Amino acid sequence: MNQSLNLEKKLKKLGIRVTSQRIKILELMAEQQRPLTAADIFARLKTDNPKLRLSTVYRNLNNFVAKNIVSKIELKLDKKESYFELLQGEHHHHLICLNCGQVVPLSCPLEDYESKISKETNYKIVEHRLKLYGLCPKCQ
Amino acid sequence: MNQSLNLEKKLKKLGIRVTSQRIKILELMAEQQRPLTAADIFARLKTDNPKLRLSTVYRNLNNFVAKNIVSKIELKLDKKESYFELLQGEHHHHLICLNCGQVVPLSCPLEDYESKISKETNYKIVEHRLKLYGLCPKCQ
DNA sequence: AGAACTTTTGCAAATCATTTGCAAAAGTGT
DNA sequence: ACACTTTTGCAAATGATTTGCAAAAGTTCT
Ligand SMILES: [Mn+2]
Ligand SMILES: [Mn+2]
Ligand SMILES: [Zn+2]
Ligand SMILES: [Zn+2]
Repeated sequence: MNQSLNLEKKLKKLGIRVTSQRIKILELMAEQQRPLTAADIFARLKTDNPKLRLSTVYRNLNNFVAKNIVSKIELKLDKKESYFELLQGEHHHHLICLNCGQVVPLSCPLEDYESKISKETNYKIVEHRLKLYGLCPKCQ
Repeated sequence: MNQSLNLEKKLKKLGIRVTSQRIKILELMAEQQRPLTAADIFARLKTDNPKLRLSTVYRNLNNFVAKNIVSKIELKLDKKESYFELLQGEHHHHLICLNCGQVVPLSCPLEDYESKISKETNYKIVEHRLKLYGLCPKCQ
């Protein structure tokens, strides 16, 4: 309830309406501290709210991404399902186990590299994406 | 013709049959030194061979990826079309202009970072993906 | 070169993730 | 509670990629 109030404020600040669907999606993402797919979120929430639709989940996630409170990433090498995670804490990257899917957050090593590349290419660098893939201790 | 002979050998070495579709796809990828989508390749080749199908292009590209002579990458931030490029030269990454799509190859800065992360996490690192996004000199 | 055998292709339809149109329902300010 | 605007449910569409199957092409052996 404390949590919900927080989220309610967050949504109000963004200037979008406080709906139960939005609160539930954000609550779930906050409690599961890992990237989730729209289908993950939908599966989890539809048991409490059978009327919920996957399109509603997508619409809200896209909205959150546009409002910069959620980031959208392509996490898996083969599957092309998008993952979403709450933007909180520092900018970071991910290490993903190719076998079990476990995800470890990684600090960003690219500050200097970016400015070097910017000088070399005369591009204005706007953002970057980095993922490492491997086998976790249990899976190797 | 010299080129085709080379490619023919390449396919024979892989133990897959030499078909005109395969030769044409590889020729196109070699001449266009940039990542291409299946649709790019299809559009370009179907004028000479109207019977060619997109599914044939996909099947062959997937085959090449499995045989490790082509790499498949998700290049654009928003679009989820895959890009393919011939594996030749050094392992590298890409800098992509958000406006015009121009792609610049980047040398890999991650050797040391990978081993550091491997020690810290006890993961066995298998591979990584890095992309930078920005605006090229002309677009900024 | 021709026959026998195996792989690849053309073609159509399916699949998967995601988006969209529209009317009904819910949220917001007064 | 009212009027107004946004969001949702629902169904259907979309875009990229894959698949089943019969015909065509490539390969091997003679
Ligand atoms: Mn994360
Ligand atoms: Mn490249
Ligand atoms: Zn694992
Ligand atoms: Zn550009």
